[in-house]
Amino acid sequence: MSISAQYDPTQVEDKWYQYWLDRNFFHAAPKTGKEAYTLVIPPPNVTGVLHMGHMLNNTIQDVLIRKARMEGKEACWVPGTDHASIATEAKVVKMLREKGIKKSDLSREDFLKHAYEWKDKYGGIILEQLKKLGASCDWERTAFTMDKGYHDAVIRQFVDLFNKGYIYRGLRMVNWDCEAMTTISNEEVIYNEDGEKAILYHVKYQIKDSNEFVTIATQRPETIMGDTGVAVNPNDDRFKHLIGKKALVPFINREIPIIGDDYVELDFGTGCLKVTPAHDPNDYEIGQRHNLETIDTINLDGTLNEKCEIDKYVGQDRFKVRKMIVKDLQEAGILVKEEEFITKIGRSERTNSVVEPKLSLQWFIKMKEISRRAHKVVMDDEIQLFPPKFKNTYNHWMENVRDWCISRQLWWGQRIPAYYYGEGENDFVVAETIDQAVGEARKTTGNNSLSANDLRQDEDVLDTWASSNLWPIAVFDGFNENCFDKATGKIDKSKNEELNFFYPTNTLVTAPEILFFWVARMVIAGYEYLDEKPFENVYLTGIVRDKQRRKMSKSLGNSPDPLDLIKQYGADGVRTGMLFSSPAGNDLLFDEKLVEQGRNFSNKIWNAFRLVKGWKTTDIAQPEVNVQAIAWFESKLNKALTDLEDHFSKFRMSDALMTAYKLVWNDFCSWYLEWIKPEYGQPIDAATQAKTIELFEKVLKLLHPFMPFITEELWHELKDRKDGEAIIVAEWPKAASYDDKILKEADLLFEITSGIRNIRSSKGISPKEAFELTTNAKSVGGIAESLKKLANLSEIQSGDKPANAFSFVVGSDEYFIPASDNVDMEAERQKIEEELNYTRGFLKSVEKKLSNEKFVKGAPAQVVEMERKKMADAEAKIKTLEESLASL
RNA sequence: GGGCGCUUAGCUCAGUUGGUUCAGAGCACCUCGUUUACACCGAGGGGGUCGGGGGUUCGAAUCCCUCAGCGCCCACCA
Repeated sequence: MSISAQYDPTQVEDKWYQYWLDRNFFHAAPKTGKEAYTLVIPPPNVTGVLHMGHMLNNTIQDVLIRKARMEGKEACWVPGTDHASIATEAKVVKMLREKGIKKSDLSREDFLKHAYEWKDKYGGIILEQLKKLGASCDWERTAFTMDKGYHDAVIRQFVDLFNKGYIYRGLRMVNWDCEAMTTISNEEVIYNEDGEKAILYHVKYQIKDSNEFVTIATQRPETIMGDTGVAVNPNDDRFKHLIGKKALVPFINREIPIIGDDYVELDFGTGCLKVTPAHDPNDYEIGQRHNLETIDTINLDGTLNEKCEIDKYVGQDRFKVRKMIVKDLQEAGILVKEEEFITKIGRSERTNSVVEPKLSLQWFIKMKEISRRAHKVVMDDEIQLFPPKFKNTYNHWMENVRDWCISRQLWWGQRIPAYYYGEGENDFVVAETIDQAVGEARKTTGNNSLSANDLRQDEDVLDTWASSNLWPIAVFDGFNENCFDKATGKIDKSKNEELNFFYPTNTLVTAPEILFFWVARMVIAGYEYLDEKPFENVYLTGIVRDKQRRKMSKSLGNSPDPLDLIKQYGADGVRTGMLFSSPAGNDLLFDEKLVEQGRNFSNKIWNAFRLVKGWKTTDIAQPEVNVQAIAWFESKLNKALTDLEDHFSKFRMSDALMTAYKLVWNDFCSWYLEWIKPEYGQPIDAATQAKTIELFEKVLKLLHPFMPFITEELWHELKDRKDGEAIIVAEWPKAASYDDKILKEADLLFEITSGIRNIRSSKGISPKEAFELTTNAKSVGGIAESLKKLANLSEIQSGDKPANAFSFVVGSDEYFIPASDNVDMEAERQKIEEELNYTRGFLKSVEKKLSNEKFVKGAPAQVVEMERKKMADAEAKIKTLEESLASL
């Protein structure tokens, strides 16, 4: 027959993916009497393209879901994408800028139109790419965090949390871009890595009612008029006597308190810090701690306002004022020193202007109370993290949980459902719709003539995580009106068939860096709304890095294109390549060689198939050797399955794959197939052939979750199948008990075989040349025929050493192989003496242990017994070797 | 600065409660081999005083102390 000697994945992968889709194998629906197994994909950003991190993450999920499906569970893997407000808006803004369109020139509606266009164009790409990888997602369930239903769920959550008193408005520092006149996210603030030169100005502030001065150091003298305090370290002997006194702000002579705060470093600057809560995040926190006033002296465009109290500065840009005030300070004789130093200055990615920290009103969620149960369940292992070391990290974060700022000054996202009816800070109502808001507003104000036109919705949108925290619930429409009770703020699962069946999900596979942003918040939401965890386990993958441990990144150009890899090595090859070296939580050092290894593995399986398929059968009786081989491989397979299940239960995916890999390559191909293989051109007995195909099927099944394509292909090649009788839905092989005796016996067989091959190799005897084996062993009987076949022996005789022979020892038995030429006696003697020496040394150490009374008394009986056996074995071996030496 | 973790063969990593098979696996490497499924292969082989030092113990890769190096998360110096 002419099957290609090399497996070509490109020929089969698309075919089988379509086959699975056509038969709807990926779709899951609630079924009575069936156990659900649910995964929700960590939704990739709509803007994203598939990178190596996705490949790893989704391969793991696909392995889990395929295994569950084969185990007969109703396996549901929900795919989808995240609107990713910050990242997406930034990309859309950039795209528009390249077209010459400024965001500030667009209305909110027009901007969103552009954003949706972008989403429609690029949003689906990544999911399409996952199909190439073989991801068996239930595509009918594809979700998006800004779908209508999802959007409503997010708004409902906001209203609910607000009504429950968890949401409040508070002040927070944001990054303000004075040129673009907008807030920008932390991600959009660029710091020059090496820092920039700046000047630290040392300025004297007079102490009230004295001639003393305190000298502060500042980088931003233009903010002096916003000072509301001077801070020193309470442990600083130089200044601690000043605490409690008042200082006077230069020029305007406002009295400000001198306070003690640990934040102040003793050895930086002058050890005295001016505190300007309105213009520095740290100062703001100090201000909070000490109830300092906040005076905002800078306008949105970066110019100073009248609060600075000095007319000539008002209306001037902050950097111009800096120059002016430095001169003024100098002239007043209170500028003591100008000191250069290196610092990091944040600049806007959009305009390159220096970012101005600005206080603004933001929305927050109180976290302490609401996160309590989410903290506890992980500590109690009700939700298990893999690897478990992340429990510590989780604990630390939850213990120090801070309130969560959920508003973002963006347009792309779920708009905050707060509606203002007046100018006051608290003149707002929160409601799901504008109509409801009107009702609420009328109630609150008592003004029944209020209409929608009188209400102004909050301009901000919600943080992305404030929507994705509902992912495991919202993808099953858990917030629809039938099952979500607004009065109690709880979801009644029994009123939502899908949620009831699929929730809680089983395993969440995600990256450790979003353990808090996302994972913890889903746990919180799960308990808040369902009193139930969102998932049983969390599998935290590592970061995919290159060989040099650098993160894969576009700018470094060190990330291979996943689709190219799939083209080159096949999806199965890429999947196995990624899993070969990625224990949970460990970074994956990606090397194309791994994928090559995966490809080679595919090819190995392919060729095993070619061999088996190529045999003609005959009705001769089944040789005993084959019976033995089959019994051995069945035991081996069951042992491997047992190991595999153990690895799966601990989420050791690499180890599970390696177990399968070694079973196939070493046990099935190298031993089993060689063991039963008929002479060239000869047929095989029908019983062995049938059994081998059966064993091959089992092997394919346990490989299927890792390598879905080649296994499906061979499954159909191996036998004629009815339509829909596919391996993807075949029954997962159950681990049965195995016979240790059979395995041990085979180990002896293999060891002797290796001994013979070793001598062949070192003495240059061709594997094709059959010869007689002589041995002084008593028990070769049972495996004699198998040994003859595997080691290519013409005969096995028992007896003493023949005249001219090479020898080797297994256990305490010696085996002899006839030498055609005269044996180099000296070399043989040396070899035996070396082994003898080693064994004697080994015996000595064992004897020493056994003669130690403390050991014999202290160690468990089993251990002592073991040592005794070691001693006996070593003694027997020494005897054999000594005799052998004597006979030379 | 605060917290967590890591250091075992050239590389990537296993090594459960100290004691069978405790010094392992895969890859890489070396030798031989175009043998009849596969050179994307086969057979064989070499390679580590378990980061350094100290301690506990009959016994330590495993427990404790200490030193050194590395990584991650959080907060970042006016």
